[in-house]
Amino acid sequence: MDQSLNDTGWRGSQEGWLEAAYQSLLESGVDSVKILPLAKKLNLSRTSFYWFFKDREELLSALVARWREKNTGNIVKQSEAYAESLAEAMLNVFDCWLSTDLFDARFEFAVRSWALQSDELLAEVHKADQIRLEALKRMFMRFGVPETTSDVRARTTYLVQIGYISMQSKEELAVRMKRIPEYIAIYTGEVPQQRELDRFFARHGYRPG
Amino acid sequence: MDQSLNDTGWRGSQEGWLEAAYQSLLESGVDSVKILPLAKKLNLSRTSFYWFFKDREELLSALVARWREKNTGNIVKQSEAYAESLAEAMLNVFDCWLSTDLFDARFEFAVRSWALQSDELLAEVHKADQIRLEALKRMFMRFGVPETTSDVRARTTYLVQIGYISMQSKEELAVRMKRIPEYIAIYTGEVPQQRELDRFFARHGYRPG
DNA sequence: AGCGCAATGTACACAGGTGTCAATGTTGAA
DNA sequence: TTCAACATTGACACCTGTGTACATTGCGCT
Repeated sequence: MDQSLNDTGWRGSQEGWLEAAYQSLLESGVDSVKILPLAKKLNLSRTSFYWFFKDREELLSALVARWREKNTGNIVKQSEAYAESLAEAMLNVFDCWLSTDLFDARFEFAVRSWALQSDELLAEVHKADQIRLEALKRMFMRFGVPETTSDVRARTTYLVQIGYISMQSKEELAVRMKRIPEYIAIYTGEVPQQRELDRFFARHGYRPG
Repeated sequence: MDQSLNDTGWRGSQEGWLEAAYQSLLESGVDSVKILPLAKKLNLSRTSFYWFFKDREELLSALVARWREKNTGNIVKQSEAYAESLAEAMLNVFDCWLSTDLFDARFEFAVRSWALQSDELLAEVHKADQIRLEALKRMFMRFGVPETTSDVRARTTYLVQIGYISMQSKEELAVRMKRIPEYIAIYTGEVPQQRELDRFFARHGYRPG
């Protein structure tokens, strides 16, 4: 295993355990985030965990914090980014769905599944949904779409993505890119300009054809 | 507790354990489906479980079978139902999202979350998604929508619903009903007739206003 | 009444998880 | 070189869950 996080000379670290927990969460859900298995993966004694975290609860909280910071900021940011047309604005939002840096879909799904067994977390997830939906709605309204329509279109945009995440399907970039213009047309009611699409494709290292 | 499933005179039964497992799955995910807690809920000795099921695995398989039978049939059926317009056809599909008899959303979400920790189940879920998406696509094409557009619109329709399920939000029927006409407009590109909406509302015991 | 079997219960062995403790190793700085 | 902070470990006590072997209860039938 690599020791990249290791500038202290020690084998373990708070970050190390957290990263391992994150991996395990994404692969098999919260209930797989257990100290004993993580210790095995890290080649550490189980008990050394307790030097960095009070208990398992604290590790799980750190995981939630990580999710909150990563995913609930960027959608808002992208929906507020500068754009000349609604279609272009929509493409800015689509950046999230295509870049793991902006939005971690697997993480998102794992947290939502986790929320099934924790009312506290469920409340957090609901808050996140609300914030994101409101940001998207504002985006539509900025371009003169009436309120009710903005609301439903924001929902459509967001829910399709959450749905896509929940399908856990792994598709080729090309397959997904081909559908983009149609999606934009459905969500915004306007067809994107070719130069807008080209700019979008280029951002994501995709060459049509 | 009620003994409604009890025509044998005995307290337990295959159905009883399965029902308890189902409840537990919906409320807190697979990992909460454990024999000991279920026994407590049923006021039965833990070990009497093994009279009805070989082991825990068998119980979980029964749960999956239940899901398959309930959810993956009705979407197809509704998307193939008779309709005079695309909007009406779409409303037929919407019946699923509003009637627990046709589509069990909480069950669906619980199974999808479960699929995170089981590749075997994930494959089943993917197959279900494919079947449902194809049925919806055929519906669009039946009304003359071109293939690519049909594909994306089918996805939009389906994914919004899966997304909605994943949000686990509990909204008033009235709130949801208000959005229906807008959704139909987005998905189909055509505005539903008032009489079509009225028929739909009536089916679901909803009176606008 | 009593036999048989469906249904339940008790006792045991075991696996894997948690968290505490006291003991030990490792490192950089005084 | 010694000290203290940082990091790791094994042993212990405990809890929750699984599955098996065997005993026991209670219903239905003759």
